[in-house]
Amino acid sequence: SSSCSSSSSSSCIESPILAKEQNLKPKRLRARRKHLLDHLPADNSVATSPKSRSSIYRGVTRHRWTGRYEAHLWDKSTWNSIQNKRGKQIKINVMIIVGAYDNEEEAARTYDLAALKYWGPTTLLNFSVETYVKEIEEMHKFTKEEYLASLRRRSSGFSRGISKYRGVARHHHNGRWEARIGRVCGNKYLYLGTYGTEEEAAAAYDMAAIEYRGTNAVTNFDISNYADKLNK
DNA sequence: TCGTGTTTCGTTAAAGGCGA
DNA sequence: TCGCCTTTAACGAAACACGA
Repeated sequence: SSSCSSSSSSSCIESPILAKEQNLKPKRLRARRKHLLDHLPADNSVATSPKSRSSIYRGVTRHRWTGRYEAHLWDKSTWNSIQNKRGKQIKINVMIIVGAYDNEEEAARTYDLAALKYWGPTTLLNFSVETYVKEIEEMHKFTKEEYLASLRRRSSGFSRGISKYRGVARHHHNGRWEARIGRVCGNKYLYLGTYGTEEEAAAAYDMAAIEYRGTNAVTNFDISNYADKLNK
């Protein structure tokens, strides 16, 4: 189906009930979907009761569509300023994804280790602090960022971004740089070609992003670099 | 009402497959 | 072998839930 040709796996879930909701406004749709999913039968492995959580462990969330577990940590020292609906400026914590796992307990252990590094042994953990004596010794050798990176590397989900540029990847056959952009031309993934250098591929991505998403598109290089081409 | 933690979903990278 | 397309799953951020 065309909905499944896009990258979003969520659109591939076959549910006649949810399919009916496609005419609703996004916010309403989300609320409705949540309501429906929350009230699926108890024997459904994916569903949770309205008040239950997706995992029994702290800092661990099960991805509804993929079934994998993600470990999340909030960095209280890195604040993000945003504006709320009334124009008042509010601050939110920055959420850090520590890793993605097939195993719930492994995700919980990873959350604990990250929490120990960030907030110390007094913080609330999933397992007792005695469980991590070895790891606590080990983590002193690293900065927060370094330790987090090592946890991510250990996760089964770690693999992203050989290229430092957005929209650029190594071609699996010839090793050339391939440029692509998603969700354009009627929800399809658009192939932009292969290039000898990362920079060329990155520029191709930028041009496509500007063309399809306008001047507010996120680009690899400054948008002014493309002013001449855009004028044409 | 606010702050913190959880959930959901859109976007993107990687990899596989197929045809020229 | 190369170019192109599709699928899968990770990443990132916004929205939401809930307790203080």
